[in-house]
Amino acid sequence: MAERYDFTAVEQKWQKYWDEHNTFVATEDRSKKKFYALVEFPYPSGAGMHVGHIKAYSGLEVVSRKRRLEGYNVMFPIGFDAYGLPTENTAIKTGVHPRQVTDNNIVKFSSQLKRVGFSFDWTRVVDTTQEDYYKWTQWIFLKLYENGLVFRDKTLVNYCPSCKVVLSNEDSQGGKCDICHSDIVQKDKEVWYLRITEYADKLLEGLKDVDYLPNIKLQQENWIGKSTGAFVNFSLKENDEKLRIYTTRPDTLYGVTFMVIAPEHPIIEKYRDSIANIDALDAYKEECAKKSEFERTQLVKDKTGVKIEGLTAINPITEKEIPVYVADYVMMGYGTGAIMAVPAHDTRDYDFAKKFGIDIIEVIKGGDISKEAYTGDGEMVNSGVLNGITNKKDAIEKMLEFLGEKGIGEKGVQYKMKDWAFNRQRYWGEPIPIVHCPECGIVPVPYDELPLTLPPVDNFQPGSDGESPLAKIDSFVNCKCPKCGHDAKRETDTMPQWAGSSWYFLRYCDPKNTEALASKEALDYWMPVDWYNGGMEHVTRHLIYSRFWHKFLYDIGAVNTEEPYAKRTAQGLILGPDGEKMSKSRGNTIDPNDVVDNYGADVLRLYVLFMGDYEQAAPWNDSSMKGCKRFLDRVWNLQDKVTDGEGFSKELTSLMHRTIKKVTEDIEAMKFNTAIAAMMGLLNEIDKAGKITREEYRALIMLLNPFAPHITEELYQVMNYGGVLNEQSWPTYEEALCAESTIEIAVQVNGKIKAKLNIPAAAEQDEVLKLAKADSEVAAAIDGKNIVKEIYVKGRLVNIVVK
RNA sequence: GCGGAUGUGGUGGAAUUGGCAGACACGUCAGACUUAGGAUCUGAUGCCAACGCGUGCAGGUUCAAGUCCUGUCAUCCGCACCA
Repeated sequence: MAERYDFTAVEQKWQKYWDEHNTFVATEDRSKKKFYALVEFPYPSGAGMHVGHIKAYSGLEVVSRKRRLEGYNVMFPIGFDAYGLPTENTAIKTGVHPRQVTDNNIVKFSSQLKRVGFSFDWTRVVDTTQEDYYKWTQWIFLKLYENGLVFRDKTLVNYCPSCKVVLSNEDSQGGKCDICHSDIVQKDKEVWYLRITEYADKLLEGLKDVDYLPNIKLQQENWIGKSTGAFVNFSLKENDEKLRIYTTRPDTLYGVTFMVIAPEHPIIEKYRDSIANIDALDAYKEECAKKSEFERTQLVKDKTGVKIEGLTAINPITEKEIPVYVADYVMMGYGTGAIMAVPAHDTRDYDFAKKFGIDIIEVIKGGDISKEAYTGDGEMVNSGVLNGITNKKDAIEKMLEFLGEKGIGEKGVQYKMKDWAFNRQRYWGEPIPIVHCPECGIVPVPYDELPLTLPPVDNFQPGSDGESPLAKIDSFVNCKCPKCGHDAKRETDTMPQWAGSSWYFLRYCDPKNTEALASKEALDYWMPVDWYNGGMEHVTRHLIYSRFWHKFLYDIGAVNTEEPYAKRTAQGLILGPDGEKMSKSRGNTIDPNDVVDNYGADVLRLYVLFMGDYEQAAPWNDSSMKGCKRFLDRVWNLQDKVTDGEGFSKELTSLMHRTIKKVTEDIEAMKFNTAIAAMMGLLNEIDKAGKITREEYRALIMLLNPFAPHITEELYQVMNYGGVLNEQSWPTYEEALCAESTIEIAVQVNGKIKAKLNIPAAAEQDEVLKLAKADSEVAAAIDGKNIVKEIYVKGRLVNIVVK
């Protein structure tokens, strides 16, 4: 009898072996075919690893191990995205420096990752908070600056009064701070922006050439939110001002009966002296500013607004005078902050017009505008030159032409995506390498002074007005202007957490390079990433930011591929045993360490892949995991059934070849659950047969290896196959042997199953039908009836239709 | 409101893309071995006493529908007054 499997000892033994033998270190042998597998590097939080991390990494872990056995030079790196607020908050709370907190957490994470036996290349670890790393983050920033993609603007920003930081739109969705969930307020602030909108079209176009899951592409497209329409200039009656608007429906221009501008629209300030009800407008503006973005978007139904007394617009087509309103359903941040309102064909304008008693003019036939706005297509009416056109596209085109001739408008494109607010008033981030000089203005830090290091501080409490803690460090702030030598001050804001993760995949290619972010040779060989897997929550922000940086680096010749990731997939969440999202507050979290202690790393790895479709969310279930434990134990105990004599029957051999085929294909399709199920099914049949040859056993062990590497390496050694498993080759199957010689088919009469039939797989229709009709049940069912139709689906079923 | 996804036994989930619904696993029941069983092994297990009925619900197409079409309900996740 085989000894009982001691998973703790065996797992430690092989982890040590892999470590000592550099088993998973990617080689620099560039004659070999490469495979670059990337998983999202973790934020090293104090809570340690989560089972979600295990699932996220296990997918490409299996693919990577398989690829190595297939002869690829695999790079499967790991690192730490270590800048960020939680660490800083821990530091504030405990008084331990963020550097120390980060280092402790990284040590903790590393040992946890190693315990699971992931085949990461530990020689390439990157840590975004190390000087030799963020030097290049700053370098990219300076390059962006040099190329006009960094600008400074004073605008209303999302400000979190609790965290005391300015947040991007992405970090403050729903009007709540992404970190502490407090309500966001709008605040005037001078901030740094990256001109990501400049790359909007390239980011959209690039999606055509990459292999991302369709819903990931869709989310990115929606995020970028390209729309085509027209800019139209409306004249004002009282002065020479042009009120410029953006519309996607220039075809409805004849139906414009009023205009609406955002409360923050500059025209109000400009003409405040000629506005009779300026007090009312000021009051309204203040009221709007107090509303959080959340409130502002919740009260969708109830439109508010104030008519401007003293500014009247002129519809450039009809030349009729129309009123101008201020209302907060128009946003300053999209388009021009002003709209032409077509109440007959836009539900928002309709609601507003009804409430304020404004004219509603139908210009598209098909609805009943006395009841509601009609947003469908139809024949143009009341529309001068457009009358009679029934096609929206034609109407738009005609109107654009008309606007062009009259010089009052032109075709335009807008994006929902906004420029990237690129600074935080926090300590634990990359310093922005900029100097403010009273003489020269904004001056970039020279490249040879990089990295601009984060000064050591004891107090990282943010300033009361949202200033960075760095502002309090005189030795950091005070400097000489690199350009004129005059006394100057450093920028004290730091970069957002997205910065470090926007290029880490490049650094993995050449992590120790001191001359460049990575050598050209390394990038030529490794890039692009062949397969990137991560969470669905990162497919817009992180994925778009990093694609933006990469495309920029491509444009300045720093990298050699237009797109960073050839393929992107996403895993589903692991839910708590109660089916709810895992969270500390719900108390339904599972600690991977406990699982490794009690069941072993192989069981943990196997279970997170077996629990359901990889891309789908699935609840954790302890007892279900035991099935995986049993399976591995049974594979171990199969040793006792190894025979020197005859092995598998013909049928079982066929099943094994089919299993090899299935596992091989399922891994590529991320159908890990069915791959494991197939191996379980094979084991069940082997157990029934009660015997297995050494070679057959070897194939099973190889097949299982990517999923459960420790037990399979051990078995390989125990069985004396020679060498170590990870230096062997992935098992192959013979297509001819996959075919079964006899198969069972169903016999239906009028679609109802009457019998099952075992027939030779090669049997032809006539033969099968003859056999089918010979069955007593079938014969009874068709007796005395007319056979209308006979269908034979090869290898599946027979259906006899009778009347 | 818009967009996306999902809905299958007591549970997690499978189903050559229109061809035997429920693979695999959990759980449950029975048996074996045991001082013992929360270990292991063997067998049974969609529902119904049965004719039969069964993939959220109602229709439709088809010899044949979990899969296609039309409508509808529910849940989850994004986005949200985007002009």
